[in-house]
Amino acid sequence: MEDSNKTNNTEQTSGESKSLNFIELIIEEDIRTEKYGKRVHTRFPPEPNGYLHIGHAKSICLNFGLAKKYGGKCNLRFDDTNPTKEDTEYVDSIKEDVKWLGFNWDGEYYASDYFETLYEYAVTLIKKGKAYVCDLTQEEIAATRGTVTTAGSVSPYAQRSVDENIDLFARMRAGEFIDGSKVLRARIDMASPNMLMRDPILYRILHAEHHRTGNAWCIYPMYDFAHGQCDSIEHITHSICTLEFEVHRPLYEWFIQELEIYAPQQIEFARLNINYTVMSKRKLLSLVQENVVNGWDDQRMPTICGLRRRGYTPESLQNFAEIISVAKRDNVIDVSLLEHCLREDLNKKAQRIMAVLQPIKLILTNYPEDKEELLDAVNNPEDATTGTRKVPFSRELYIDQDDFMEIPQHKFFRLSPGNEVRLKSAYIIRCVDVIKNSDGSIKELHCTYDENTRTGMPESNRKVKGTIHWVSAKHAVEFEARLYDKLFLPENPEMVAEGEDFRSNLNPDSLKIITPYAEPFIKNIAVGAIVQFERTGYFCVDIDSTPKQLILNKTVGLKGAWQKTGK
RNA sequence: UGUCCGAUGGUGUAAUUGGCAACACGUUUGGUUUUGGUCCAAAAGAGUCCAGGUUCGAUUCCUGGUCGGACAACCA
Repeated sequence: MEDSNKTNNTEQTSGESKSLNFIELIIEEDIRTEKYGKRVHTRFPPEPNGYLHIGHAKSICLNFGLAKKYGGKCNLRFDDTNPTKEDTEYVDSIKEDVKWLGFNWDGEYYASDYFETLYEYAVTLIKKGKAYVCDLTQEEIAATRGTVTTAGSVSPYAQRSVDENIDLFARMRAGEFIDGSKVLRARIDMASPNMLMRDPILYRILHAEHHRTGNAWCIYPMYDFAHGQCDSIEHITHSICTLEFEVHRPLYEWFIQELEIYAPQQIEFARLNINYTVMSKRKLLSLVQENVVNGWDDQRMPTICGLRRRGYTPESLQNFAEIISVAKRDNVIDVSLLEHCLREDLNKKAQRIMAVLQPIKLILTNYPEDKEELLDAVNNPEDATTGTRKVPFSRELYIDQDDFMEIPQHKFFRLSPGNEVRLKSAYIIRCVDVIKNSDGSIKELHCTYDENTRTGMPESNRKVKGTIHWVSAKHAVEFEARLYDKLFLPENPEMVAEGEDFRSNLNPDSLKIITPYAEPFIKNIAVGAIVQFERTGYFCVDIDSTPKQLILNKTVGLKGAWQKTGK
């Protein structure tokens, strides 16, 4: 519009310039023109009828992030207009998740706080002749709404007088009518090409107890009649929502205009999709209800509580939201990007320890029977301030099956008969014998160690192709590891054959439970803490852990380029 | 069939007034490394949905298509 004084759509931050997303562009323009003074006030408006997922995390980061960036405010508002589906359990979980993600809201509000005001708005509309009480049944209303290509027909009740409507609406509130017998509708245009404008329902009768207002009301506003006005009441400047509400915008604007109240600006963005998972509340709920997963916080769920339990950090999620940015086109984000953000954060923070997932016994035949050593191991090579720890070493060890090949394939750098390998933070060893069980499987490996190659000794600098992790058998701590994989096999779980649904795409191997061995240090780790098992991946201590049984979730594997093929 | 919205490497997001299509993930290659991790370096990969038009010049502006998504709950 304006052709002068255009804002540059990049920002200068410490020498680097970063592109602004389309919402920031709008906001900066609004600040420049002082459309709302220089105010920026957003809000995150969930319905407390379920648990938040990573799609909500995108919205939370967006709304709170914008407020922070522009020195504005962000409210948390619960859109609790349907008492039959909502509960304080969800209110509490939502608040916990938002806080955990790292955000503090300015105002905590509920649509139900505004029920009286909303009622008055409805009365205002009635008085202007813009709303009427309709006695049509649900089926009749649906039948007379028309279709996307044909107009609907006007309700026979549309011409009731203002006085009659006022009286009827008051009696609806007073509880004189049973559920479903009457509704309040806006009088707009039954022929509108926008279905939402065909005399939409404003209020319905619901003799249901509300989790906050109790039995004070037996009529409740529809979402469409509440949402925009709530934003207006809170003087929200930018009402950011997902694309499917684009069609609702004309209706919200109609209410605002007829009511002559403060007008926020609605901006729609494309919701988040990630491959190999589903993101709809309804589908996630069905996974919970059908016990496909173990609750909303199952470690495989894309819910915020599920990700938290899996070992995701708030920082990694915030960074993810930042990187995927926001736009209006439909998108499917590669799950590898999410995992990258996680690893990037965990790599800096995670304590390293050694654990052997699939053990093979390894005996150092030239190491004294009763000898034990405490070796120094680096806690985190990315953070020198974390220092070192002691790891016990002895004659009998465990190493991982993957680190041994009797007949090494090309480019296999680990242990094989006759070859040397380095035991991390310990000695260089050579495999001299493979002892087998009667069925041909490997019973144990016999190796010799070079006593002059302990880490720190001059001889330890000798070049060896591979370094592997290990655990002293005598000191090994057994624990339970829950190995998680993607919940669905195909990239798009919605892609199914005729007659099937997304459940047919479930990955039967999304959870494997094993009992590996770890170095004793694992006993020092608190519930929720995340560690890196050297060369394997990140794991976090699950809340199911007991003093007797340590349980760790596999958060995400290390990147690992080399894969053993076959077998 | 109606209305609205969208379309840029495999994925996501950029490209200032119309001026060499950039960044990240992923992939591949090389280097460093007592994690086949991290880190460092490099490469491949799009000519911007299509067809016209305006222009010296179009991802950007115009016209017409195509494809994808949303909308017909007394859900949000």
